[in-house]
Amino acid sequence: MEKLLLVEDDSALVRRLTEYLSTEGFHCLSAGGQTQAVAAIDTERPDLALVDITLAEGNGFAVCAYARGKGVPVIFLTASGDELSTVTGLDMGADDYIAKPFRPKELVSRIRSVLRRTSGNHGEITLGELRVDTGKGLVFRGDRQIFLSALEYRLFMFFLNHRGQVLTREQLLDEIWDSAGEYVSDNTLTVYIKRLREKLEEDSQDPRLILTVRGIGYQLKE
Amino acid sequence: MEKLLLVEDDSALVRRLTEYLSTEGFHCLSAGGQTQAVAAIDTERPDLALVDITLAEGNGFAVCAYARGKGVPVIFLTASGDELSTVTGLDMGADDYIAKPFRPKELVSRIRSVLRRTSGNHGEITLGELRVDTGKGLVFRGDRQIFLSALEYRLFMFFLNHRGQVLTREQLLDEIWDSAGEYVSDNTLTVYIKRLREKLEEDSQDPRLILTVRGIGYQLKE
DNA sequence: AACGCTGATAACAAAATGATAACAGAAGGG
DNA sequence: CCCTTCTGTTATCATTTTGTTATCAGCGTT
Repeated sequence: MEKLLLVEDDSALVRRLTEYLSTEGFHCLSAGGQTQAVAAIDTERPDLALVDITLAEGNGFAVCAYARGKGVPVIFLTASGDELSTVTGLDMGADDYIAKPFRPKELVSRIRSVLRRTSGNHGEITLGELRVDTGKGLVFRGDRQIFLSALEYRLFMFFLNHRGQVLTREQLLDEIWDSAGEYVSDNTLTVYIKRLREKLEEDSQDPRLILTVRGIGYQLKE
Repeated sequence: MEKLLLVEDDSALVRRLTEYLSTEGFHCLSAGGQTQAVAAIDTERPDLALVDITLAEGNGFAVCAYARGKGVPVIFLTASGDELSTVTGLDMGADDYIAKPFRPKELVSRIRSVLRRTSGNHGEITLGELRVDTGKGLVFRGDRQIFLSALEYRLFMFFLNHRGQVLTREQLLDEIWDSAGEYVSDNTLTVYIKRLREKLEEDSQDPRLILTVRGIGYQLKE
């Protein structure tokens, strides 16, 4: 499980983020100021730091520089309209930034994106005879590579990050297709499930991996 | 059925939203100002509050803070371009926000998403040899999974949330079937009870789990 | 014991849901 | 520009769920 460090002094926000991010499968630490943040980067070696630039104690940029020095990727949290900060933030080497207010879903998507980009060969998930190299974005069955399209991969990753959980069709549509507020046909999901099954299942007629939960959605077998 | 509180002083909008949201299976209350809103949060305990920040009477942020204090999640309705408000809104602990004008479908999607996130009874209930993972939405007896249909699951969850309580047939029919104001035959409940017993009971002929309380209704044994 | 009431059961019809195949436009590479 | 792949749609089909009806069984009362 990826370890995130929240560098943020608004404790209410920290609490909510921690809660939400843990449901998304992350492990969260927090630091309220620069001193704590630096200590946490050293001792905890997080996979990613989320840094609020408007820290009361210390300076977000300094934290960012330190984290980068230690090879920890950074996403900046900025107050919206605070353009100077975002520019400087990216110049400082932040891997991404997100303006408040952000939708939690969007934050998660950015986090995953940065982790994918930076974590190199970090993770490898095995599921039966399937093997997923989350760093490189490759999927294998045995030693034969399986080629998934971008959306197929995204959908499959969402299942992987929620193994065992019954995911509603709505939730999946939201997650994979509703990023831009565009709505796609309900059947699109059905079709993608079929395509995934055809590529991933032993026998797509008799799915053992992605199970249908009628009236609700689908579930990736653990 | 989830109870939503609309805190909005544009009565035409309230009317349209109420109408639309009820077709989507929500129950709507409304409050035109801060005073009403606070009262409604106390007395009605809604599952979610939709708060317009540009209230004439009172202040949307105050309502939000109060709601959060009572554990009621909040979605902000903001006039578009009203950036300052949205920033402060999320800092205040709103769970999401949506800018006017919004598409009703998008609103519903946000509502569902927040409800999913917050109502996360990510717990596990054990009842004799039955085990229910309410987070994942799965039911097991021993280590064998039991597959319930959507309505069967809903009915069972209602029993679980009211363990030991004698529930009248009327109450159950209301809760599970009367979401759209459609009435179903009285016997429908009886049939569903039978189906649940067949799937959940050791011996459905001799129910130990879901007991019949003759003349009144049913009761889930604790 | 006979009746009436309530709930149980079985069998059935209808509606909803998901699976599938075939297709068309979009995007991208050469 | 052509070709391929990706993406999303429509139409059709199969299955399961859902709700009804009809009949049956048990209990309490008279």
